[in-house]
Amino acid sequence: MNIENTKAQMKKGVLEFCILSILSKTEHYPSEIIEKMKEAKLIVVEGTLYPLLTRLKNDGLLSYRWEESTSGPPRKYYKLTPVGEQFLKELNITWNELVEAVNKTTQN
Amino acid sequence: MNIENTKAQMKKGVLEFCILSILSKTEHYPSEIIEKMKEAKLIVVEGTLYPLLTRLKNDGLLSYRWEESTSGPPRKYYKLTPVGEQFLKELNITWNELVEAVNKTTQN
DNA sequence: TTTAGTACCATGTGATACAAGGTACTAATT
DNA sequence: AATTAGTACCTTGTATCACATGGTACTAAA
Repeated sequence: MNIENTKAQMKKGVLEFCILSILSKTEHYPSEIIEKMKEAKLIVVEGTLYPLLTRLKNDGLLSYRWEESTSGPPRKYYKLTPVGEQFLKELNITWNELVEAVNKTTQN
Repeated sequence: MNIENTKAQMKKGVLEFCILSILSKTEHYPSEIIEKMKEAKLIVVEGTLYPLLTRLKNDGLLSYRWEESTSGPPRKYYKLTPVGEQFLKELNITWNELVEAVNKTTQN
């Protein structure tokens, strides 16, 4: 039992939410998402992100388009679908409820 | 893919934290913990809680004492050990960092 | 032609919440 | 006295998901 493990578990629950949030502003390809997450102090690795994006796409929350790159292989630019937008709205509510719930247990 | 699943994932990460928080105020036996969690809108079931408490005890974060009950079988009252107190302090920091990290990705 | 950098992807493992079912004790009902 | 209801503890099997690891393929520079 170490703090890192628990930390990882906490992060696990919000990854999906954060990634959808990032993609709601504007489209991104995976490396950009990893960079954005890193800026927010949420380290994600490729082996986590790629399957997650594929899952979200298969579930109709994301779509993507290929774009050629001048500095390497083509990139997959992901963005939210209308269904994804709606899902994200609900996740926002869920997140706020969770924060409040945790506050309740940690206070009083 | 449904919202409930994602909700469950979010909750998963904070269960340990919430339970330790609840036990930091005063000792409780499992049914009381379930009740406290329910009040905070965090539904936990026995099959989740018992193994978790056992794990936390085996890791030295919790201790317990038996107490006879006049209305059924004896109860296991759990409380935090000094190590558990320290661990909880760190989890508090971790949680606050996570909330801030999520805010970063959802804003700007 | 080789090397470095970038980008996409798949497989196996570990952690953990939950569903479902089981044992055992007390108290009230029949 | 026997049965039922309520309470409390516990175990096993399953599904989900992040991560470690390793692989393929494209471009550009050495």
